[in-house]
Amino acid sequence: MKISAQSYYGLKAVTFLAKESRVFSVKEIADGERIPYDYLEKIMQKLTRAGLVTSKRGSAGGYSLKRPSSKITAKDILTALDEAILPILCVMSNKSRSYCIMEKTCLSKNVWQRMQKAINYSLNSITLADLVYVNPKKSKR
Amino acid sequence: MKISAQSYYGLKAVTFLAKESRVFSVKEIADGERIPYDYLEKIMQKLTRAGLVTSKRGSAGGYSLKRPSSKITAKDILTALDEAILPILCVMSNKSRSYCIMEKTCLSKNVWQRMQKAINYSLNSITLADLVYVNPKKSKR
DNA sequence: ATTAAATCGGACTTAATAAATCCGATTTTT
DNA sequence: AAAAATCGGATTTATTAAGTCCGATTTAAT
Repeated sequence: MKISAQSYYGLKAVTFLAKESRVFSVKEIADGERIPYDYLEKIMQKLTRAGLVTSKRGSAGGYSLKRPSSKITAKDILTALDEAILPILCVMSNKSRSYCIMEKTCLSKNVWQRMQKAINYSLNSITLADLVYVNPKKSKR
Repeated sequence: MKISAQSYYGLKAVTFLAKESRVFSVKEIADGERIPYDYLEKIMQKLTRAGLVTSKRGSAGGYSLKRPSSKITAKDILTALDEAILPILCVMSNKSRSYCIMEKTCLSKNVWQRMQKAINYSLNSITLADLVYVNPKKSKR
């Protein structure tokens, strides 16, 4: 199993935005979070299309969160970028890839389903606000 | 995110073994679960080295579970095959890949950690016995 | 008006690695 | 001795993610 760089970068970018509610250019984010500029550009566009951030074009343009950080979950970000959190043939809704013939009798499928549920539950419960307004005992920087 | 074919096949193979406690050849498993023979051979060897199945060489040889199916978890299988359930740089114990410089201040790291926990908890709670002796009424969810 | 600084979209290239295959050696049963 | 297995290492192939590039468009500031 593996988390894509897109999710990894994307979540970083979006928490960066969540720290201050203003417009940030891709350059600012890329520098701040050390993400390859061109790649991040693509990621931000994806997030825009998914309705999670808004873009402002032209000079002095950039990106900002579309909703308050408390209304955006980690799950929102990851599904926007990776489209399937757990792309296992028999669990996926999108059956684009080779379809499992044994689906009906497959015992191990239960594992993927339960795992899927656990992941969804976990990710749905984390908002960007949770990440940014972190427990102050830990650090105040 | 993605589950490797190895985990996918491996779990299938091992649930296959769990259904009957005798020795199965790779050929039997491969045919039964429709897994590429040569590839499955490798997977079984990995599981053997991990101490989850035992192999018997020579004619009439094959593989069987090393422990009772109630003592082997889905987590056991997946970690044996994929070595890291969630290979995210900042969460991985093995820092072989490019190391995250911002580890200390990284906010999004919390997501990966929580997710990791949720996955581990889920997978640890599923034994092969659970999968094989499935509740006939399917009321247990 | 012109220029500079952005996003946008699509095409392309590169790199990584998973997936699959192949082969010869060894072990064990019949 | 032959047949049926596992074993282990090397190799090949395929997939796709990751990253790059370029030209078009939009917008703000000078």
